[in-house]
Amino acid sequence: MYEEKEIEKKWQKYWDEKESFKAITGGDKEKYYVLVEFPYPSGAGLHVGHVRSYTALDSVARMKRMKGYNVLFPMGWDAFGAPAEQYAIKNHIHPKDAVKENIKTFKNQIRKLGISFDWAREFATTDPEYYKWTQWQFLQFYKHGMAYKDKKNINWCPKCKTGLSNEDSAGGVCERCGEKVVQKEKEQWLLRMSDYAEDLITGLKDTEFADRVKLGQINWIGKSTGAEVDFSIKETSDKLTVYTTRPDTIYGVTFMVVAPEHPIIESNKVKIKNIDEIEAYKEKANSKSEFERTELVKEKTGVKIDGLTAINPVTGKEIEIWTADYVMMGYGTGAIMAVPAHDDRDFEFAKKFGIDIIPVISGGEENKPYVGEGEYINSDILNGMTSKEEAINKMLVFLEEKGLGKAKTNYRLQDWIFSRQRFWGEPIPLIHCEKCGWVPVPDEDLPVVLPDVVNYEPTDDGESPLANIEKWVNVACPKCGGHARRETDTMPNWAGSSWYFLRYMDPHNENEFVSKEALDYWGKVDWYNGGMEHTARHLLYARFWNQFLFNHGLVPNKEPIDVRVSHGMILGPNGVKMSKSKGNVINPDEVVEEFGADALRTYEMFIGDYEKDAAWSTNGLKGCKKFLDRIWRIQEKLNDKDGYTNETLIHQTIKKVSNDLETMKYNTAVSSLMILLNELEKEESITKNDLRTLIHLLNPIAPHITEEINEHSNLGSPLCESTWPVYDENKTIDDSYEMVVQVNGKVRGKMSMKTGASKEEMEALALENENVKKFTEGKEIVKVIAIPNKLVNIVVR
RNA sequence: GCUCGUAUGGCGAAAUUGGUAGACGCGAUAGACUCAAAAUCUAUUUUCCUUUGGAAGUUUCGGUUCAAGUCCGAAUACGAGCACCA
Repeated sequence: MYEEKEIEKKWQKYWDEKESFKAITGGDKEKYYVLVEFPYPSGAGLHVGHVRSYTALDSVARMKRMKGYNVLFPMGWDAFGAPAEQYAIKNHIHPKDAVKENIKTFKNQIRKLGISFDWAREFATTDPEYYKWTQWQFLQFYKHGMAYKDKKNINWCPKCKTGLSNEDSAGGVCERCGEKVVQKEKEQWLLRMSDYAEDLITGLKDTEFADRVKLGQINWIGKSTGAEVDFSIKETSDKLTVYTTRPDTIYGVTFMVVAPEHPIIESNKVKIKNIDEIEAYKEKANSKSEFERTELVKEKTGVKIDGLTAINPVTGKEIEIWTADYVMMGYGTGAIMAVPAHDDRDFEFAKKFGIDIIPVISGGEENKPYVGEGEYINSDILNGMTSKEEAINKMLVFLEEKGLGKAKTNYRLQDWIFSRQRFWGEPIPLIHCEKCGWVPVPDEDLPVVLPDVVNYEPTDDGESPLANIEKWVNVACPKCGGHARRETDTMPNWAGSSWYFLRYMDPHNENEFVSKEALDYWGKVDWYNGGMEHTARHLLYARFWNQFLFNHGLVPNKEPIDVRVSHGMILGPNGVKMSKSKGNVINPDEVVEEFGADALRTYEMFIGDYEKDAAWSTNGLKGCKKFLDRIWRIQEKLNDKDGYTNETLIHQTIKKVSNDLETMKYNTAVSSLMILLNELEKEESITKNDLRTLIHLLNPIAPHITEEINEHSNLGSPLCESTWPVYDENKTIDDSYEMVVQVNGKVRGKMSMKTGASKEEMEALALENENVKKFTEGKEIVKVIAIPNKLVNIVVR
């Protein structure tokens, strides 16, 4: 038998020394860019889930190389982020040292799996040589007016004194300390991502993303079409503009609601009689977490604004204005016209506060808002209409003619909050000068490197810990030379991962973020794999970033990625997500140690549908190990004959495996190889060609053992240096087949038939079948349907 | 609430896209080898009818079709994403 640890080490060394997987920019070969999301190198080490996607893409990369493509299959590290920072705070070591350690562990683990990454292109987002260009690109955003600073409500943990992302404050509590998260207004850098909302939708046409991925993107962008309508206010000249998708229900408006932060409150302070009450309400709303404000609180709250009255622009009727936290400042205009008869939330609010409910579309029931279609009533110019679409259009025309409103498209997608008050991120390369305002750090001074310090905790007022490092913060203004201070916010974790796939094309370039030559040669990522959890945000950020670069002539393609797929999770043996606390974590190192990397790889490919979650099964793994052992043993059956023992099956298998690897059907690729092995085992002896083809087809999935068998049995040049087997379509067809005979759709007989027989021949043979006769005797044959090379169905009455 | 998926043996799953349901693997049962065990090999393994053979069967109900796991309509369950988005 074989010793898997030895042969794995041996072939990993061989590939290293021969630089078998090195990608060279340029040349005659067709390029193919395979990318798997780079990991965050956590202290926990590699997960068996990583093994699944890395092996899947590795098998594609390996096959493509053997098919003659110039394959780029790189790997790197997404190493900025909170966990490394927390670790550093606790242990008083520099996060860069913690990251270095973790990368080392991860890399060792991946290398032991035999994934064919081109390690010459490796980098981490935390390398100053890399984040220099992240900063440079941020400055491109800034210089093109795409970055701006603004006050924003952010999730705030009063205990940790830091801003938190939505992910870090899930459930309304701080992920780290469990403290209740509140809203706090803070100055933040933002990128004008909402300007790209429409382009990010239309751009999807130029991609081959999986449907579920495209849908995820579209939902996240959240396009809605409607209208903005101006309501005048009786007591002032201010107008209250609302956004609505249902201008056709305007006759049913019985009150208005503005967000607690709406500027109309501030600007009419003196006219509002209950201003104290309203400000108290705003205070209370702000102290609620986003979570409480949206998910927990079912009960509507609000305060009537005493002293302001709106006028319905179509009816001239006076209506009350309320403020309530169910209206968000961040969406639309921060104000709504409430139509309680036809909107759930407005209905609930009106019920609670005893406001009139006027139905304008018939068909509803008592005590229930009606959202369906029906005949318009109480609606003056719309009365009698029955089509929602037509009514909306008519009202839009009416509003536009009178100058009361206009059609408007809104997007849920907002500008990208690009600041973090954290140490472990790319410093935002801007300097604030008292005289010149914000001044970009000159290109020649990039990167702005993170200083070496001992304390990584945020300051009391929530500024980044960088703000405390006076030596670093105080600089001369690059413009006037006067006193100036560095921006102390850092970039979010998503920054570095928004363009890393470009850097892989030319990772060591010191003069540009990527050379034009490399960009033109490698073009788009042909196949990008990542977790479903990243399909909304990371993918959208990366596409936005790239579209911006494209619009300013910095990259050749508007869309950076062609195919995007995502793998399912590997769950614990008990069918739930692996976690330390549940004690169901499978450590890939231990599996490799006991069964070998090839068995682990083969098993994870065989486990099931690649896009679906799958539970770990050690017995399933053992089955795959057994399969590899049987292949090793079949070497004993080799004879000296030429050709194939079962040529048809060989060609069928080449076809099946080639197609399956191109379409992510890894499980059936493995099973077809198991079928081939089962058949070969039945033979007295097999040829070298038989075995060579079997291991060649298995090589992308189990690269070590197949190379070893190839060498051990002298089957030819190393597989990684050989050309992928080709099949002949004609040779995949058997001479004969088992023809199925049905009577009234039920199988009544099976008979051998020569391939390509005519319908007449099939029918004739079918009617001769003894068992079939039993079911046709004494009955009228109505129809006979013959499907060539398949079956005959006899319809009787 | 909205959007989108998924539902097939004891288990993980296949099914040429409308044409033999359950390939392949796990598990199980029986047997061979062995003093014994492990490993390995052989056979059986959707259910029921003790039978060459037949009946039922892909969550449920209905439909289209010579033919439905696959297409259409409805229901149920589970999963994912978004969510007071006006």
